[in-house]
Amino acid sequence: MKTKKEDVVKRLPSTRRSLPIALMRSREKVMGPIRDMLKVSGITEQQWRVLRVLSESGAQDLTQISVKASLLMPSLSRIIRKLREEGLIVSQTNDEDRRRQIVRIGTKGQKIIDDNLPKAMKIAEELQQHLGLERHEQLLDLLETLEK
Amino acid sequence: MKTKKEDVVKRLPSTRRSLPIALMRSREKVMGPIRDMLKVSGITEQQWRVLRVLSESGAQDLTQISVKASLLMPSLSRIIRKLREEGLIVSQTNDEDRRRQIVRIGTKGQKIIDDNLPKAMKIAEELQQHLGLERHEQLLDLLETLEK
DNA sequence: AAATTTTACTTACCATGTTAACTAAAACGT
DNA sequence: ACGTTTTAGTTAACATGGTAAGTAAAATTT
Repeated sequence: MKTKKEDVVKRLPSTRRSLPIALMRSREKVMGPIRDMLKVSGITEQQWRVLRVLSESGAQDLTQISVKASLLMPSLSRIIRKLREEGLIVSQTNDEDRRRQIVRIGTKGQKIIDDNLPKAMKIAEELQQHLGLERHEQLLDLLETLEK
Repeated sequence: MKTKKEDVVKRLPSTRRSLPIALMRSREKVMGPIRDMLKVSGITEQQWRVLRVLSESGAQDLTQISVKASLLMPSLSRIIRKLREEGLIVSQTNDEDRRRQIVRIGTKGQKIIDDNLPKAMKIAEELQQHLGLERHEQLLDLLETLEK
């Protein structure tokens, strides 16, 4: 017998009550429908986030995008290259600071936003209804607490 | 002027109140200390999860591990190969069903668990205290609701 | 102004996430 | 038994996550 009951004083929470794992599983569940939606347009969840940031906040540099879209610079750097190759965005180096690359969304990229925004909103609403408005807010508040 | 106030009827939640993004950010925050801990032992968060499952639930096949560790089979397949190469686990094909591969943790793998378990527990406890027991439970409950 | 430090990326490397296709063995149907 | 379907796992291909190192330009120091 490897572990006697008397020996077991403390344990890590079982995976079902482990916060890191719970967060991961929840995120997968929540992202499922969104990924399905985006698959039709041939872009990934992260590329969608970048396009959304550009569409909502206008032209900006990579550092600003990385903060708003929660992407690390190395990932973002690749994503931007890909989106530019696909013709969804346009970028130009800033004249005042030639290290900076100012990116803006292109017509083709905006079309993807326009095509998917209604469905994305519907998915977000359904999720909110599934939880109920109150619990939805509560959940967001609790998650915000974790950030600090 | 691109968007007039009158035109804006509905919007996607801002990233700060977007559940998918909030879940992602929270997870990053929560995993930070755990990743730091594991870096010393030279294993990843996912490898740690696999070792934990094997340590807690004993020898089992890949399908069982994938459920408990929340890993997709292709990822798990690679992870198992790596762990076997590193000598942290041992595996043998099942005699009754030769498709199945039964994996168990090795001495070296168990040592990593033993070395890190106290610190992992401490991290989990601190996280729980940061939120407060009640809110911690509440958060887990809300996340569980999302699963269904 | 020249040297140093900081900033804004970029590249490289390795591991995982995700979907799809593939293999081999077991289970099923007739 | 034989063909079909299902199951368990692997492999492939592409994208991202994450850490570290590299590069070029701007800001600071001396």
